[in-house]
Amino acid sequence: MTRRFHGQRPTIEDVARQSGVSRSTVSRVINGEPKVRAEVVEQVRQVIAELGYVPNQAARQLVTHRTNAVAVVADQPDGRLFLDPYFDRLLRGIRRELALHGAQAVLLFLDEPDDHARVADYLGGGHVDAAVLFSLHPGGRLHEMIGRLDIPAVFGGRPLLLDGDTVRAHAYVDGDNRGGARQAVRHLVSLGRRHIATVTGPHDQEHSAAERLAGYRDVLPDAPPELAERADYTRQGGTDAMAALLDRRPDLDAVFVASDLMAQGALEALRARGRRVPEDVAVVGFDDLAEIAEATDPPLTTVHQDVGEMGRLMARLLFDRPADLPSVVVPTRLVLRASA
Amino acid sequence: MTRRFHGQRPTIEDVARQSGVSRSTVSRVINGEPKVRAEVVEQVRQVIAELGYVPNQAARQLVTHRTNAVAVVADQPDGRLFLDPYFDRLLRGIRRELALHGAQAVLLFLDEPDDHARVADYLGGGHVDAAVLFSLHPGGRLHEMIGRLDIPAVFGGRPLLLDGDTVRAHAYVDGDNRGGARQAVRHLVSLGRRHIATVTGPHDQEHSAAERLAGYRDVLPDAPPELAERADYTRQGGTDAMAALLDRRPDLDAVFVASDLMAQGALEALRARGRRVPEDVAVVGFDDLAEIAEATDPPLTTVHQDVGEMGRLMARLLFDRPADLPSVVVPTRLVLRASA
DNA sequence: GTGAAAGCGCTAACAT
DNA sequence: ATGTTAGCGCTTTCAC
Repeated sequence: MTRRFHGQRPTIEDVARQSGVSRSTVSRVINGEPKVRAEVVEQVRQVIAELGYVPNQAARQLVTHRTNAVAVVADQPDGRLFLDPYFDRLLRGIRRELALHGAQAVLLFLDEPDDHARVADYLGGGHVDAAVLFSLHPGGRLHEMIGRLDIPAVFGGRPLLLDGDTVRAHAYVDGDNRGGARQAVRHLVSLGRRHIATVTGPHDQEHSAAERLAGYRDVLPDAPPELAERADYTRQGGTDAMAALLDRRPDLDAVFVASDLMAQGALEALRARGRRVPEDVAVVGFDDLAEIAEATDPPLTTVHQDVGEMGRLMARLLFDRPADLPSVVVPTRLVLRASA
Repeated sequence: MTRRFHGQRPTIEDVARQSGVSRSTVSRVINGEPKVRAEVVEQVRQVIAELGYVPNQAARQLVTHRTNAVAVVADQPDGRLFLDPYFDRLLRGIRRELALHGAQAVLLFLDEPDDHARVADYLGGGHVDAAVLFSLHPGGRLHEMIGRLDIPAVFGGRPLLLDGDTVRAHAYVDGDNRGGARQAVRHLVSLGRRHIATVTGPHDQEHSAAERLAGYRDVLPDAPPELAERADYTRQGGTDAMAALLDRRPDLDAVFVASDLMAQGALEALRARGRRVPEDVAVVGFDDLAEIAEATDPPLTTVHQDVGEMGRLMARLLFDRPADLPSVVVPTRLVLRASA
């Protein structure tokens, strides 16, 4: 940068001189330490206001080793993460919790190749006290990077790593994908459905998708493979997968779709084929994104995750991480609407 | 925060000792100063890598007064801004330009009341060199806040303020809303349309909406008021406004809709009334968001803004602001598709 | 081309 | 309750 950005601001020394006390006393006033005479506090505050003094964070940070800022790093190959209402809520939870601790959340993005080095420098350079990390690159560079930086970090969503050991190294917060899937499928069973299919996420790439499929299999260990169709967590993927399932098994009478977005697509495929929901085919989704689940026709019975709470937990783990419980899995519950 | 976050990291002193040179030399290597012997450079680099040394930004910042970080502050009352593909692209442009200058973009959100004080502290505390600001609160608190902090700032979108003078105080980058609207309406005129209506944004609240309406009036100064219907930049608003226009003026044969999202809604209203587009009614939108404009039926003729370029410009203004041109208006162009 | 020394603005013992 | 002192880790003259 060409310009000198910050003008000549007053320092703590200026305040001290103006108020006729020492730097230490001013520092005490600023940091709200008790042992200062009330009238001195008043006097110093006055001068601070007059001078428009603002403490230099760099100087403070140099000695305290603290910034009161926490980075939220999003490893997004494209705009996906950013446009995801799920992420929006997660971020809100994180910010809320950090605010409770007086910390500022700063969001960093990682999409171009050279972003990596810069973000690593930023994270390692002491700009922040800790980091919350979201990665859409399973086994990706983010995990590797954070391993070398020694700042406290927690992952949003269980990191799916090739190296099994490394998983342990990082704390994470995730929803109970497997348990939630079980709830969903058990519900369909309890409804008396006999041929329960599933539209899965990319279970070879995403941990959540693998777990949701595992939950389905937990309940239906004998379900034939042709009742499962893999999609990619997109709406169109849901439509295509549902169509494929109907082709293969016209007799199916229920489907567990591993995300609300895909379920929305699946409903379209069902309508296109003239199947009534839930009369002919019962549908259960996953995520409980209000924008989707309440807006579909019929409204979606789906597995709810308290995403805001997950965000809050991530932030909390940064502050007091229980020694023996580095990661947390948040429970889910089934929300009954009209689709099943 | 309870824990000491940063462990004992190597300092420049450690690197110096290990490599048998002075701190100064190490500093020179780090900062890529030319006057260091190549073999020394090599040697020092080696040690830095071994030790995993990362410069302490606080210390550096204390002397250089620079952070190489720029804040992007989004004043979003709810999730709106965050979920906006427009904003996504803007942010990309900003990040790209900042990266060119070796600066890191950090995104801050402002939605809860107490966020304000914390963000102000963050911005004023020297964590960043400058700030790019987006506000959905016209005349809002963000403008006021930034006025007191003396860091360079540029606004995304012309700030709409009650106090006319304050507008001058802040640089901004905006699209040529008025000019773009003129292009759109002139195109409809050139098509031979006689009764050209317009669906406007909330022109009493948003500068862009007011300008787009002004552009319409520039071309059609004599258009009767009943040919203009105000909406709120939402899709549903576009549908309702279009319906209202058709009720009032069944003879309209063209409409300039002040955003693609509203135009999408308008197309639905037209279809519902059995009007063919463009045969019966020609439609022109504004923004050229590919997700929308290319996906509608028929695809939308619309006013294109180079949003990425706008983002890049904002960042650039931070670095070298021309003394006499504090703000920039980016030209638009009409993209012809099938709707007009 | 490289080193020595000063100092950025602040906090944190340690005195008093 | 307040002042003195010593750094925090880095860049930057200024010598050599």
